[in-house]
Amino acid sequence: MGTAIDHAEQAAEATKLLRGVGQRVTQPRVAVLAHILASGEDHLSAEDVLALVSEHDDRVHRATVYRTLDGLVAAGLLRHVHLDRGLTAYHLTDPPKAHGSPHLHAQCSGCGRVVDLPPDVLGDTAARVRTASGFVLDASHVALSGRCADCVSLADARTGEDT
Amino acid sequence: MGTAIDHAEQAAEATKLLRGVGQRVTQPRVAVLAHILASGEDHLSAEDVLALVSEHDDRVHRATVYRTLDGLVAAGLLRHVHLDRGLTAYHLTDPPKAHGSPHLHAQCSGCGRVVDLPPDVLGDTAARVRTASGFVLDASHVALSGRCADCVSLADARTGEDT
DNA sequence: GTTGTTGCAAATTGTTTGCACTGGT
DNA sequence: ACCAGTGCAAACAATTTGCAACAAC
Repeated sequence: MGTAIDHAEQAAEATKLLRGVGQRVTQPRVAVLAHILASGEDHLSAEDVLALVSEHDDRVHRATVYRTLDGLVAAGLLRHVHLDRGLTAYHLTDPPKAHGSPHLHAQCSGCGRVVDLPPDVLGDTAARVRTASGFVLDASHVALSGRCADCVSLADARTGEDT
Repeated sequence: MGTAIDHAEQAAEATKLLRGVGQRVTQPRVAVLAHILASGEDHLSAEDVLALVSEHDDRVHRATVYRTLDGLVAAGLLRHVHLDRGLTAYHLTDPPKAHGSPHLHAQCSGCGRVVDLPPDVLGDTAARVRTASGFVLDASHVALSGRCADCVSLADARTGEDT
C-alpha cells in the first residue's frame, strides 16, 4: 500500500475539512485528522491516534493529540464514545461505511472489540426511559456492553470474570 | 440519627452476609459492607465508600476498599456498573428498593446523577442486537447516557458541552 | 503582530500491585 | 499455626493543566 501517496491525499482532505469548519490548519491537526481518515479503523483511542501520528512524525505531543481530538469533536468532525473501563474512542462523524451518524456501539466485555449498531436497535426504548425517569437518552454516547459470539462460546466453559 | 446503634445493626447484618457467602469476616469487610447497607445511596464509587468508612475508622486503606469491593462483587453480594467517564459504581445485588436485580442504569451527562431503570425498558433490543451483530447484550453492566429533565431545561438555553 | 496553538513537564484521578506483616479460623 | 487478608508505598493508565516558546492568519 502506497502509504506516502495515500497520506498526501488524506492530508489534503484533512486540510479541506479543517478549513471547512473554520479551524486553523496546523501541523498536528492535519496529521491527526489525516491518520484517522487513512486508518481503516473506525474506533481509535487517543493513544491509538498518537501511535499512528508518531510513526510519521514524533514531534507531535501526546497532550496535543488529546487537545486536537477534543477540538475536532467540538468542530463536529469527530464524535467520541465512552467504552467500558473508561476508555474514550473517537470516530468520524460522517464515516464512509457505518450505519449513519447517530449510530450506536457495543463493546465485548471479553475481548474489547467494538461494533457499530444501526441507530434503531433500541426501538422505543428512548420513549420508555423518558416515561420511567424523565431522562432524554443519548445512547450513542456510551457503548453498550455485551459478549461477542466468539467470547460467548468461550464463556460457556469458563463461566467468567466481568469487566 | 442514631448512627452508633444503626451501625451496630448494619455491622451484624454485614457479618451475617459475609458468613452466608463463606467469606472471612474481617474488620474492613464488615466496615465496607455495613456502610453500604447504612448509606441511603445506592450507587457508590470506591472513593465514596472509602470516605464513608474512613469517617468511623481511618485505618482502612484505600487499596483494601478496592479489593474488598471486588471480593463482594465476586461473592455476589454487590454488583458494579460502569458510568460515563470510566467511574465504577457499586450497589447491593439485592437492594431494598430497586427494580429487581438485573435492572439498568442511566446517568445524566450533565449533572452525573444515576437513576435505576426497570429491566424491561430495552424491550426486544437484545434480540435485535444479537441479530445485527451476534452480541449478547449485558445492558446492566454499563449505564446508559442521557440528560435528566433538569439538565435538559438548562441545555435549552446553553446548547452545551458533552461529557 | 496578535492571538491561537503547541511542547514540555508536572499534576490529577481512579485503580492496581508487590511485599512484608497481621489477624481470622 | 497457617494462609488469606491488610497496610503501605509505589506503579499505572488515561487524561489535564500552567506556562513559555511558536506558528497561523
